[in-house]
Amino acid sequence: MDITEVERDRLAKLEGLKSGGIDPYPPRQQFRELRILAADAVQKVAEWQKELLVPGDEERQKALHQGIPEVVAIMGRVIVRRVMGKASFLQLEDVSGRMQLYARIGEDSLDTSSFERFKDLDLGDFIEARGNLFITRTGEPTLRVNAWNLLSKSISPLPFPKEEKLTDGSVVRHSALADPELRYRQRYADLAVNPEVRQIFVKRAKIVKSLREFLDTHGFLEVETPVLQPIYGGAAARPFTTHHNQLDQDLYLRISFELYLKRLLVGNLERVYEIGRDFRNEGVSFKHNPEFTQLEFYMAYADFTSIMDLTEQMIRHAARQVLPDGVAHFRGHVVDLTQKWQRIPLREAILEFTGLDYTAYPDEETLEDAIRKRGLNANTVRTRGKLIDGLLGDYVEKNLVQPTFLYDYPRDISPLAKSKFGDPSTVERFEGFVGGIEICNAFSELNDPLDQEQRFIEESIGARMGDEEANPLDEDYLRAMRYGMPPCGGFGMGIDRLAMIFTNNDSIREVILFPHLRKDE
RNA sequence: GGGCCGCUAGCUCAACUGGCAGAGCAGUUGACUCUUAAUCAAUUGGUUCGGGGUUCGAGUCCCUGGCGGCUCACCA
Repeated sequence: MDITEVERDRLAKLEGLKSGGIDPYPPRQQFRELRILAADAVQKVAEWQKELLVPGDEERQKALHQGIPEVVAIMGRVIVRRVMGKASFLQLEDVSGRMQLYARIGEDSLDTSSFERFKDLDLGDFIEARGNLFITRTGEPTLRVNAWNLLSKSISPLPFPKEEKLTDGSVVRHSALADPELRYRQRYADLAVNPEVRQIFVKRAKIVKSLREFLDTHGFLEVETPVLQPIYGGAAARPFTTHHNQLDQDLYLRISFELYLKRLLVGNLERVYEIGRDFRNEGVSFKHNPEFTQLEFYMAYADFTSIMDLTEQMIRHAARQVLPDGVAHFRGHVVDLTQKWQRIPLREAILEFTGLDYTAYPDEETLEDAIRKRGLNANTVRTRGKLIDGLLGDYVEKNLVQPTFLYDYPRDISPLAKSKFGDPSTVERFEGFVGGIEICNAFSELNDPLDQEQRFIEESIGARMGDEEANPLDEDYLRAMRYGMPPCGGFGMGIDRLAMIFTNNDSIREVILFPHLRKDE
């Protein structure tokens, strides 16, 4: 591993500390009992300042400058250094926020040797500092340090930005770590120096928590089903393959949870959900990562319309938990997630944005012909359903900014959904769109084992015709269906995409901690 | 996979039609007892992504490889 000059200097400094009897990575903190979070300290100072009535400016100034007598400790990472001759300022960051430290040579602060070591700290070091809180002349809440310890020495320099506060209160960051490749490959450094990146993942965790909370209170049981599957299915996607050595068995990483979760409904678990990772061996893009987080739930005695209602409630719940006012700002749009969702039949949506009514073209050939005649893009893998899906993706999706459900989908791209009564080419299915991207997919689940078998057979014909995404026939799943599955609605949602919308990020990589990148050589 | 753009100091970026590789920040040294992009003075730091070529001379032009970003196709 190459070592930079800075690293060489820091390693030398480390040796110096050790030979001076200081452990640069001590096992314990001395001030643990006194610890308060930076944000709480700031709060404390603000309250104390408010309580301090105004007996006279001079006295008040003196009291402010002296500070709160109570002794507290702050632990965190050094992110700003402003070192002077006999007085110095550092800024410490912990999980809650930031706190300025002030130290000087003097009875109320540090002795000379402790102060010299304080000045010698580097950006990135972790320390604990004990003292009392006060307000500087410039009004900054500050801890006056009267004792401190190194907690962890930083060897490699982190690229901390400089932050400039403008007169209007906004903050300009100079020389921030911005190269996306570096940020993703060294996410730890990205997180360390870019607090707004940490906030994305705090928000993401809140989203997941709120969804879980919603489902738990609605009688759903959280379950875990196999990631390694002998037969994959439940979505139109190519799988990753792997191998079990001892059993000498080829296995697939799951592309969805669907077939296993529905087996559980056969087993009388009426409401189940799973939040976990799916793996799809497809292209990587701003909205696709090879592994992504999915929520699926299945609910007995429900159909796709009840799932629409529930989806609306669930997203509204998440929005209210995570976003102020439940309003998302995404790609310059203002999206109110507390409002009622629009519900439009797929046919009408495509008609509106392309002028083409696909119900007038009952088969693949006539539909493709009609699409080409209008100068629209025709999907390259041609089945009637895929052509329709293509129109949706190319012309409709980006226009669905406010929360919208499209419903009634073609049967041949929905092999696990129940047919619409009296319309064999259509199934009871909907997809949800927010901010111009699809976020969820749901249907009345097909529970007719004979129909299901027929669909699998159609799929396997598709597979033989070269459709690499066609699902293989799952005998065990059919056996489960033959025992009887209650009528139910099922739902799947990409958590990453929801996180994109909630955090106003255009790229899925921004909301995945360690997104997939090409190998680094 | 295709197209376009990019890769220069630890970080953010300059370097004209090919002509001495630079700045700010970080680092180092010194000054400074309330600073906040602290300031002031001095200073270190480079395989210009790798390999090959053209040329008196290449960060710059050509070929080739790597990685990234955007985009198109496929997909959630």
